[in-house]
Amino acid sequence: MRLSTRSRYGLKAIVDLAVYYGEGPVALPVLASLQGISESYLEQLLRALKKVNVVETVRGVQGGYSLSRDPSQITVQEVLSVLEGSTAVVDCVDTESNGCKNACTCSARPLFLKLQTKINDVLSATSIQDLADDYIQQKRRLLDAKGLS
Amino acid sequence: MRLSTRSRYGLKAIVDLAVYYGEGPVALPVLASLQGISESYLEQLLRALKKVNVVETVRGVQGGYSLSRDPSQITVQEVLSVLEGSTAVVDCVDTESNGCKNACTCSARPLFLKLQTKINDVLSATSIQDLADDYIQQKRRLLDAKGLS
DNA sequence: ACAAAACACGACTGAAATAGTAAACTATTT
DNA sequence: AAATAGTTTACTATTTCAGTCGTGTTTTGT
Repeated sequence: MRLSTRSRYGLKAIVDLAVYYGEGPVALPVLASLQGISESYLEQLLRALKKVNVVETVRGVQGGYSLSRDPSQITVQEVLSVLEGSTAVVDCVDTESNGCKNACTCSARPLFLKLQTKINDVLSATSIQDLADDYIQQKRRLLDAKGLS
Repeated sequence: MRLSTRSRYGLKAIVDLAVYYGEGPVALPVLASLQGISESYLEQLLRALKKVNVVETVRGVQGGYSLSRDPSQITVQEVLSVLEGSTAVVDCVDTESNGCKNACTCSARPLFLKLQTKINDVLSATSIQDLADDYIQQKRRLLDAKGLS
């Protein structure tokens, strides 16, 4: 049930990009240092997200990564599916794949279906914009608190 | 996000035990053959579930495994926590452990918290009895359908 | 008493996934 | 041309997963 670090780093990088959305590309070293991970590793994750058109890149000086679409048009579901391979808790409820032949006699399937539905609800109802908004607000609160003390 | 086979086999074995609840212990070879897995492997899973008092055992001839409590008093959450180690999607929202020091500045945390809440809702609201009931009903439907044809 | 049934425990293994690095590219701008 | 920055492939170490094996110990039927 655990989410890989791939997913965590990748998702957070996408939120970082959302914060700078509209201000031109952000260079890999900048993104990597925001999270304290190696450039090579993060690059690997962003590459996967580029393939499915979540991010786009500009090469050369002043180049970098940026979101391909408005952050409100990118769901967490989309990002995690790519990084995680699939967001299914068990293969037999994976809408992408072909299910399981014992499906109709599996005593746990009803549970898995319900669980998967709830998970997909959250993941597809949450956009990158949502996360970025929360994030910006939270940082503001922290700054305010510091200003008052 | 994937559930281990440990969890799937273990959970299904517990549902099997629920079906026989009140009729004395069920021997390991019987349980193992119900799912087509090795006795050694299933024994390992049941051992973990015995430690936390989900199943109890009787040794010797005519011995076997049975649920320690009424199936309505055992939640899926309880079973999966043991088999999976934890049902947390990320360490930082694991109620058992001590969280993450970057919690207040993590852009993905609000999402993880919401997701975890929904997952725990499902897992702790579902009892083994619920699964067993569905399972028995489903088998009945299959038999009826056969009878009519 | 003793053999058979049945659970108990720990060690072990092979394969796969995860996490991450390194190096040698190619493209773009100045 | 030089510097910047993304691209690609290959590689490796570690951990997790799935599963087996062997050797116990307990109980019961005869």
